[in-house]
Parts: sequence; structure tokens; C-alpha cells
Amino acid sequence: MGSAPRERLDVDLAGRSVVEAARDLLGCRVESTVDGRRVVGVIVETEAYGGADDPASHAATAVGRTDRNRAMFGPAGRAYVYRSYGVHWCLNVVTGPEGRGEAVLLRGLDPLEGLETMHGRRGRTPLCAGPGRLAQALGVTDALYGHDLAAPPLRLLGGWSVPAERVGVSGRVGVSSASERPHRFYVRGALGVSRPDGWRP
DNA sequence: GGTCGGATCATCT
DNA sequence: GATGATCCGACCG
Repeated sequence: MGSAPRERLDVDLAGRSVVEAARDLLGCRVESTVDGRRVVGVIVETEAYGGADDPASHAATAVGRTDRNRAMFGPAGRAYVYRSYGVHWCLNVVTGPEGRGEAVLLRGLDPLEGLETMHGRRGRTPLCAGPGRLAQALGVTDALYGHDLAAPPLRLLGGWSVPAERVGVSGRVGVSSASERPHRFYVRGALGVSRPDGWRP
């Protein structure tokens, strides 16, 4: 793992399959400056949804376009935010060509900066393992629905390349259909990137 | 330290 | 009117 992250996001979100995009987003950073407080984390867990007839996707062909999922059919690199179980917000990155209805759910971050802010929002640890916690730590709500992730207050930035042997693949979590598809990607073990030392909740 | 059920509401049928 | 791309606290062992 290189010591310095790539500054700019150099993952092709529009031109690849959502599964490839989910893999490539591992190691990239997410920066939130919501409420003027800067928070950064490294993506360590993702799930791919959508594409050719994925019944577990909010944009499944059986569902079609709705008010809720319209961002998934928009341009790549935007945020698709939805409410889960009436309680949590979840953050997705739209991928693929416009009209396809593909998105990558961000399930886990490795906290890098602004841990105090994350803890202040969460009130407890873990800070951003799991999609609901991740959105809460970043201050993500439906106010960011459709937001362009190239611009503040929520940006995707470059990161570290994750070697293939560090990438784990599994079925998706918490879905009742097509859960066996190997569309979940995660980084095995510690990432080994620099983090603030000595921080405690 | 592991399992179980309630919370809570936007969205779709 | 049913259903979750979840989380957390309570309870059990």
C-alpha cells in the first residue's frame, strides 16, 4: 500500500460494469464537508446493484423507474441516497451509462480524518462499518440525493490501490433475492494507511 | 459473545 | 397494507 493516496478519483464509473466499479472503488476515499466539518474515510466494503436484471436492485426491471430510484438512472458519479427500514440513510454511487440503473452501495469505510466529528454524529463506535452507520458518520441524508460526487460537500477522491489478494468477494448482505451473487467486495485485514494515532472515543 | 425482536417510515402494490 | 440493500438493546447462556 503506497504511503500517499492518489489525489483525484481515477476510477471509470461510467464505462465499466457496476461489479467492476464496486471492486475498483475499494481503497478510494470519501470526503464529506457537510456542516463545515471535514470527515474522510477509505472505502473498504461495497456492494453492486443493478445491471442486467438484478431482482435485488431498487432499479430492478420489475420495479422500473420511480421517484425514489430515479437517481440510479441518472449520470454516473452521482449519489443515490435512500431510507432503509425507516431508520437509516444509505449512500450509493451511481455507475454505468445513463439509463442503466446501476449503483454501488457503500457499506464500510476505514476512518481517516475527522474521527471526532464522526463520533459526535454517531455517539458510539463503530464509526462507519455498515451502510447506515457510514451515512450517519458522513452526515449524509436525502439532502444529498442526486448530488454530484465530484463537488463538495460530498466528494469521491483517489486513494490507494488494493492488490487483488487483499480483495474479498462474497454474496450480498441482507437481501432476500439473488443474495448469492458475488457482488460484495471488501478489503481483508487492516488497510495499512496512515491514520491519526492515539484517537479514542 | 451470540441470538432475537422491535423500532420506524418511505415506497410500492 | 406490506415490505425492507439495518441497527441496537435485551436477554440468554
